[in-house]
Amino acid sequence: MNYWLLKSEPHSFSLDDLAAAPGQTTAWEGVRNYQARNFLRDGLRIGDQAFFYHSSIAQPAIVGLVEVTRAAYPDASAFDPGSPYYDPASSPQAPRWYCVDVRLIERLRRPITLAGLKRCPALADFALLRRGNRLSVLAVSAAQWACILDLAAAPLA
DNA sequence: GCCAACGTTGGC
DNA sequence: GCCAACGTTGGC
Repeated sequence: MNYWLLKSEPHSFSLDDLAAAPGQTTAWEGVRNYQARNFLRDGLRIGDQAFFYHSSIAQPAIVGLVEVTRAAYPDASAFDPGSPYYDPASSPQAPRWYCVDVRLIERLRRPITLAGLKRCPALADFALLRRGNRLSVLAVSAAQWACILDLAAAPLA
């Protein structure tokens, strides 16, 4: 099993939205970056787990855990002229963009803030913390995953 | 709102 | 294939 981190701006899709979705499951659609697309298409497999990360807010943070319940399939939002994710260069015959389905595993009792992640020396190499990082789907090593879960379980300092 | 970082586009 | 211009992301 592999581990990932999925970013979302809560203004457009939040953990609450996922919790309210049928089956607490959603298609992770709208990714329009090739590197992130490649992770979605080739990396994420059924059973993989991911952190759900809220970006572009006052306190960016990991807020939940999700599980991949369906591996890559064409992102239909790219075919919909009414969608903000519409891409006329993608077609059902030759899809350019892919999505996966994810299901909520659990909401963290206490979000792990970006500031908290930065305070952890073991996460110095974590891609999320790299300067200028903008990838919305990124890989998390098993060691990083465990370290972050420890942060989530640690008593308040 | 600002700005650094990065990806994409398009002229040449 | 280079590279400047532009758009987007995302923390602050």
